[in-house]
Amino acid sequence: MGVIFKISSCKPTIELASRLLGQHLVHETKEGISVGRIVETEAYLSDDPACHASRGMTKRNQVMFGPPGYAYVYFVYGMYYCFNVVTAPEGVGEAVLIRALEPLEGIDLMFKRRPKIKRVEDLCNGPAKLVLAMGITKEHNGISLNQTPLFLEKNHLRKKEIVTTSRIGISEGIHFPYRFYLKDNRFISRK
DNA sequence: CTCTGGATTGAC
DNA sequence: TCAATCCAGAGG
Repeated sequence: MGVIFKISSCKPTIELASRLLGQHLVHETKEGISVGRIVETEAYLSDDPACHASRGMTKRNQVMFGPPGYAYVYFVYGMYYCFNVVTAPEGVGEAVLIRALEPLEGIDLMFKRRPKIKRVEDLCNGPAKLVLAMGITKEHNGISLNQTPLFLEKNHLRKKEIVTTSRIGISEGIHFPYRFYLKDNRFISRK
């Protein structure tokens, strides 16, 4: 097993969003291990209207206000969940949404968790898709990402360029350049 | 309590 | 282009 990628360094959320690119997300379950390389992220800042935490702490977003390095998993559109990494110091509600992964290990298990999917490219190329493929559930909301069973593993990013654009699927703060992805990577979400 | 819309996805 | 599906958050 590799070195854990810890978020405790307290770097700005924007910087962490790009630094998370290339890191591996690992989930160990009784069914087996699943690993995906992070290829697309989005930053959500405390003063940003699109951020769940921008209007203060609520029952749903409270883990965003906790210490960095924890998982914020929320329910959306009546049927999906999205996975975030809490990035700011305690008291500041910020996080990075993981939008896409390149499947690396446990690919058979990912297909098993997503029976209708035919192509590897479609397994984790969207925030709700990777949650399903990795076996992440609402029970993971609030857990530490610095330890098993769900954690980030350090990995060197190759020469691939990081592309910065505006975020997807929001109605406010649409112009902010808070979306990051690996150029030419075939596992990123639409657009 | 009621109402509205959502950090999405996949079918048509 | 749009339905599925249901809860969080805002307002009364």
